[in-house]
Amino acid sequence: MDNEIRRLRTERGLSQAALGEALGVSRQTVNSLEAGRYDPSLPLALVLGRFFGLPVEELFHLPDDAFGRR
Amino acid sequence: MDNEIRRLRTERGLSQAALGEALGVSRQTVNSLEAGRYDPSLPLALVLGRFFGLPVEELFHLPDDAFGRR
DNA sequence: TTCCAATGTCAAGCGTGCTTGTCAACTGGG
DNA sequence: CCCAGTTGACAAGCACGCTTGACATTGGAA
Repeated sequence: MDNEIRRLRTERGLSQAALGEALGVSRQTVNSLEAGRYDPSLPLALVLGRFFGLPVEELFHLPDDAFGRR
Repeated sequence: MDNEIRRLRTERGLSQAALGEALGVSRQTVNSLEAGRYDPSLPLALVLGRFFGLPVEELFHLPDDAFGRR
């Protein structure tokens, strides 16, 4: 699942470490999310939405083949 | 983290099993989500939002003590 | 009363989300 | 040139999301 984290972070001039600190997660977690190595938990996705002032749906995009699935 | 799943499901007259099938997850998963035993994955949360026609933020509510944390 | 759908819950197992720690590579500033 | 900051990536370890399978309880229809 791709996401907009890197774009939004760099737009704000934040390092991965700074964003991690703001979110309450490690630098590696931010790096992994941006790299698409895994999806965040729901709570972390909500915190990200809150942080960037965007709905979760605009931050994370379900692949189209997720008809009713993951 | 509390959610609106049970309300929305029963409003639509669906069983837990029927909802699970529509979402592509097991009956026990729906039951556990409604019971608050754990939070769904982000992909499942997005599928739920799509299914009920609501943004994820209206289905799942971050506790207020989640300032920047989970 | 009998039966079945629906729900609640438990357990074992697997994959993944996130952690800390570590190492390598690149960059710009002194 | 040297360094510090930033990023990318890997590993081990723990907790959680979701699975299948199983069993108990409840409520309503026949």
